[in-house]
Amino acid sequence: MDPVQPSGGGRTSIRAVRDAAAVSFGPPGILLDPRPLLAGKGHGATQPFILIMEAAILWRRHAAAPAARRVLLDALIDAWKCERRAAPALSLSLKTAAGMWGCTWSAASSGAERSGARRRFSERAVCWQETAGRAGAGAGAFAPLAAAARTCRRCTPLSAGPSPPLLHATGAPCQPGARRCVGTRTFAPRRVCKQTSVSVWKRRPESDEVLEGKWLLPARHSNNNTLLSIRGAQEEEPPDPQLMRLDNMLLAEGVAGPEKGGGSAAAAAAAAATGGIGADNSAEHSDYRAKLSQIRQIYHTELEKYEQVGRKLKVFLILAAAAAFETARLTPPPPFGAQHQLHQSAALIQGRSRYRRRRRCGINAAPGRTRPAAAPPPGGRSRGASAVVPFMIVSVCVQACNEFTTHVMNLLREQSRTRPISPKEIERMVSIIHRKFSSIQMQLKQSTCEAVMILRSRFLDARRKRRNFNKQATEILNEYFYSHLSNPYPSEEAKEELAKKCGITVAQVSNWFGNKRIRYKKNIGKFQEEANMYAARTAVSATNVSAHGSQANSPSTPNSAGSAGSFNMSNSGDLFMSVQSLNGDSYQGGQVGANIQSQLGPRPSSPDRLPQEDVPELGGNPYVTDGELPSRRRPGARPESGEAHNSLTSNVDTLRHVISQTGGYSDGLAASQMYSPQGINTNGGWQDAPTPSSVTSPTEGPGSVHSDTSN
DNA sequence: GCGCATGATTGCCC
DNA sequence: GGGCAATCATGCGC
Repeated sequence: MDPVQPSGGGRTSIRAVRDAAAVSFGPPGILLDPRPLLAGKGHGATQPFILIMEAAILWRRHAAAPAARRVLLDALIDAWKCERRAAPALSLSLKTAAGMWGCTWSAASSGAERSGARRRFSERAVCWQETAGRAGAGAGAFAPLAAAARTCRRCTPLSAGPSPPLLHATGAPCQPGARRCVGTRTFAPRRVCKQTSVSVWKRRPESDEVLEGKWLLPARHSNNNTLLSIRGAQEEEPPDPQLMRLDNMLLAEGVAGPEKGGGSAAAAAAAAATGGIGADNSAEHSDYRAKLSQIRQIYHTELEKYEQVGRKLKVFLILAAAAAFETARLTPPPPFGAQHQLHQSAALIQGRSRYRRRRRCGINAAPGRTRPAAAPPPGGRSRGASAVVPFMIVSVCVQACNEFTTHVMNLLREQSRTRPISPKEIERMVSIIHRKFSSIQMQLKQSTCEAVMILRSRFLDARRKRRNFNKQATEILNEYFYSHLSNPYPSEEAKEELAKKCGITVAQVSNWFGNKRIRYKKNIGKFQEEANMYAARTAVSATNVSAHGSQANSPSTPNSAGSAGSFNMSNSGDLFMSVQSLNGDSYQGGQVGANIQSQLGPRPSSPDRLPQEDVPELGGNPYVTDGELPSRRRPGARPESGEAHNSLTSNVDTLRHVISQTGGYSDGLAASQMYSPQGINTNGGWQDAPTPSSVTSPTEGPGSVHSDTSN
């Protein structure tokens, strides 16, 4: 998970800031990243994170449905637009999501989206940079996310308390109190589910099927209410969307619900989503599974504690209610003091505010009673530094709740001996305790989700898990690179083909070529040997093609079948090198080195950007041109039809003649820049050099197409 | 453990 | 919208 990382020397390193704030917490083996929580002070701070988790699950689920993913992306972008005004860091979350999805944001989107996203992310990066600069390392740098959490959550306010006005994508406020925004599209998950008929929401436990023992939330997730009819706030409140999301996520991740092989399914899904992580990473999978299993175990352990406490309290309350009913028939109304003790208990639960009000009103307080240490802090994790230790704080809260419940039960039991306790009182107490428990339960679920998502993001973090391409893939890429040395800018089609052959993504191909060009240009000497090797290989391949073409007279066999990873050299743009390599007379290492060197240079489109010392020496190379330098050929651009070639060796002519005679490559190899003098200009750029018309291929007509783009 | 290799990321450029 | 240059961060051989 690595959302924003400004690069470049001297710049503020957001990564460093965040890493400085990132600490490992929780049980051994589980890394609980506090960064999402550092975004804010309360539950709301994790809202974007949770929403993104939802999206991540859907994204993975729709791995085989590009259209669904597209819809998801659209909606995410809409969500971003909807919230960006008040949530400058939400884009960070989106990019984080992309990381969770096993792809980069760039790879996830494309075209205008990608461009726009990049631009927006850049803006956000600046925002973050400034924020970090002001706040320094630590939680302050994450303040923008807190704002995001409090704003339009897809027009479904999730944060407790009054929500600020929701904003449409246009920036106009939503309807007051609206739970859905009519001004923007519905948030992705629901849309995707609807449009793809794959509904994650349907998996929500309508009953207690999965979330067994969730008596804590009878009005929300279960019809199995306690014997005492728990009315009041819970029944009046609509289902908590956040809790629903958490449940869905836990189910989808295999944490809640039946055991799914210790998370192996999730791991497999994650691997499938990444595409690049395959069977050779079984060790990582096992590691992932182990940690996921650990999270699952902790989750269920904590949940079991809830259940135990709940069962105890439930049984007790049943008995208390029965006793109260019986006592009410037989005894007179209780003295006020006895009632007050219960009120005090309620005050303990509710932070004593009501109790204090009663004291101010002259109501007797129980003397000498101190606040039980077991009383959980209102607001749970929102208190202090404990917010960064999700599982730990939840565990503590569970224990506290347990003790507190015992305390309340003892108190009720004691009171029931001296006075009748009305069912209403019990009901009220139960309601209070339920609320307390449900908030802690939500914490548990939230923490579990966070732990799982962090685990997943780390597991899927391509950068962390960088693997060198296999040898075959590297050879294929190198083969292409050196065979198109004069213009090593593969077209989109070529990239796709290369990606397919290498088993990598197009983006990786682009990265590879980008890196290769730069590094090659920077250190030509180092690559000479490699260049020579591939040139020789290419030449052999071309010879084979030629021979094969002569025999079969088939132009459709440009691929050298015998060479693993061989590329379609019929379109090779720099075959002249190969030919030279075959020719012991004209091809010498130094000369080729000079050739190579001559073909490299700075970006022609901006020659002034390259320092002079980077300009390679050009002497001694017959292919070097020092003429006017056109701009670097843009990807996919075709060379001028009249592009000529430079001087040739007689061997080249011979070979070319042979190939030409086969008739197989009239618009392929022969028409390609077999003798391409495309070279390095004096500024070091890859470019086409003017070639005397005398050496232009006789078969090369005005419509000839550069081979580089036709692969 | 060190240094180099290398894939990925980022800001900027045109 | 793609590429360059700088940089990061991991892999890997020694």
